[in-house]
Amino acid sequence: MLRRKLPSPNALFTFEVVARLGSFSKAAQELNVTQPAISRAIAGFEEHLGYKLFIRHGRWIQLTGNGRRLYRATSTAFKTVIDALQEIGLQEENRDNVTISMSSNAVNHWFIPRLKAFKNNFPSVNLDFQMYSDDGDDLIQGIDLCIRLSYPKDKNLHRWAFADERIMALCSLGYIQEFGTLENPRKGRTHTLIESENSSYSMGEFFHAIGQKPLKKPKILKFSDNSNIIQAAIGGQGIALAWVPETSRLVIEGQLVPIFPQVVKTGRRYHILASNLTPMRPVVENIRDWLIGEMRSDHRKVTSMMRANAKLMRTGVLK
Amino acid sequence: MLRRKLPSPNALFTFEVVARLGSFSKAAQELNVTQPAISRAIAGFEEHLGYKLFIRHGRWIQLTGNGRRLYRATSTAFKTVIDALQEIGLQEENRDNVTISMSSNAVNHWFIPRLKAFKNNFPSVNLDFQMYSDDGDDLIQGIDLCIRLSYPKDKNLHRWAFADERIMALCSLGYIQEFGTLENPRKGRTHTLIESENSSYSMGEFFHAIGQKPLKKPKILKFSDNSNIIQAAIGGQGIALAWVPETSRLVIEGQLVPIFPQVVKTGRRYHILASNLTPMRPVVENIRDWLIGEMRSDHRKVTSMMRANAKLMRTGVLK
DNA sequence: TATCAGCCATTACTTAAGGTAATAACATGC
DNA sequence: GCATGTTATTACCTTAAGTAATGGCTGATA
Repeated sequence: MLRRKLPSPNALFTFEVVARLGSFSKAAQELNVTQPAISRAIAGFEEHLGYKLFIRHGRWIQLTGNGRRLYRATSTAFKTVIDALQEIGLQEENRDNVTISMSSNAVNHWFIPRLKAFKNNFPSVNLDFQMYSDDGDDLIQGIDLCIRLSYPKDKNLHRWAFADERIMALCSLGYIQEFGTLENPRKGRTHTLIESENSSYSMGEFFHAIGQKPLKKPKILKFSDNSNIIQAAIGGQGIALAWVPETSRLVIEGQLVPIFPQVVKTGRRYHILASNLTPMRPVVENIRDWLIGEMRSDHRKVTSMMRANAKLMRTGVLK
Repeated sequence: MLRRKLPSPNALFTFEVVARLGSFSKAAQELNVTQPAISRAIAGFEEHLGYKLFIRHGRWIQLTGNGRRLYRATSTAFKTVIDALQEIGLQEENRDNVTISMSSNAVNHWFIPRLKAFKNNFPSVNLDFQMYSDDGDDLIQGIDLCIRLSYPKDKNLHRWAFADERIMALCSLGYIQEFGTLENPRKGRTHTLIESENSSYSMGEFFHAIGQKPLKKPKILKFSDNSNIIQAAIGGQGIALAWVPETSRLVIEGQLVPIFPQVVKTGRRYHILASNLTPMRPVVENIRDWLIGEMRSDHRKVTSMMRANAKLMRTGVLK
């Protein structure tokens, strides 16, 4: 550890400037201190080392052989760090935007609640959300990270596992109070299923997966825009299927409750994708890691919450 | 200047330890401070830089991409300095003695008066004086620096000009008061010339050089050991020829005075010699430089003193 | 699920490392 | 000999950097 070999944190900086300028007084000017401060710092350094770094001759100083050797090493070392700082600084300056492509719902319901934490960790990042295109496997040029379902390994892509596709059936608490659960519906009340015109997973599949018979003659409420589905469910209009991470905050906050305790894994997996045709910037790597960490954390919370809800339902609190 | 790019002199040291250990708390232990000190130092560093070096995740930290880059540069830089310090330290440990060969008179009358200043500049050097051998041009093995007259470039030697051979005629003030000057001798008093049996420059040559007729029938006092010559002159026994640097301190102190204002350059030059068969240690280089500087300084002082004495003699003070 | 352990972040307070002002000492140039 | 400019030293001052106490967050465990 270098610090232990120096008498003070300032020693090397002071020494380098003195050695480079050949004058205590000039070094003092450059370091914005007075000349006695330099004199004492160098004297302390030499005492600590046990050998002289400079020969003094009246008003002149000259590096000793040891001083020259140390100066060469220090000069090289400092240049290494300065170059790195400059390189990083340039890269930071050129890093105005990070573009992330994910579904609008995921942005609204998963990402936006985390923006504060995101900005805390990445204060200088400007996020640019782009709607992802389901059509092709090629990333749209200029997108740093794309989060979507992914299957076989696509060409020219990095892939990092992000989340299993887990789906649950949700409705509002008010809905349950008004219509009862699926197992104990209120008499004379018919359940409403909120469906999506373009969803890749149907209510039927869900019921089958959880081992339940489908509802007989439910009312159907259908939307083409997925964002309406969650809003409708929040509004007590019916029961909707939802991607767990998209709605985890709503569940945690109690705006939506699972009508079944089961979470269905479709077997598909969301991945974070990035093109491997261009070097990945460090900041993008960091965001990726942060996203994965947040998802892991979120999963645990939701799992806890689901367990708690199941227990409550078993004890009759939500009957 | 690296220091200007950092928020504090400690920033890089703190960062390096944290990055290496992956923990603020462990870094605090290694640096002998408390964990909040590290926390604040790193936060200040990141604020100064404008980007994060670490991602925090509850109790865990991880270097960002920028942090990894800076850490690689810093680690390399610190290793450069540590290696240099170790190399220098090892060399210092192996540097018990510096051996200098010069005449006994020069040691007594030139070097020893400067030992305090020497030790000030070279606190860890142990000096070992060796009588030089006039016989051969080969340096005796194990001598770092040899100071003597030197002519054609000898083989296997470095040579640095040290001093012109300048000779002057000296006696004590008491002698002059008792015997008068050479131009105005006291009546009935015969001047005594102190000569060396093995000197390479005679009184006759001296008188000739300064354009004076030799003394008629002077008394002669002869010694085989040059150290006796100067002592005899100091003791008021006569007039001696002396190598200027050997006696400069005595002249400056007033123990000897020049009986002629002239200083004769013999055309020969003293050099500092060192073998070029082995690498020269930095400390030896530094001593050489110091010796040359001291000789230059001494020359000026003696020149001033000689001018002063000449003026005094012209005004009759030393008649 | 609650609790525990361990680490990072923040606040309030303390102090000594490192600064300055004044001045002495030294070397060079004129 | 004096002026100039630099380093070295002493006495004194102040704030940067430390600590103590405690809150917040995450992962592990019972």
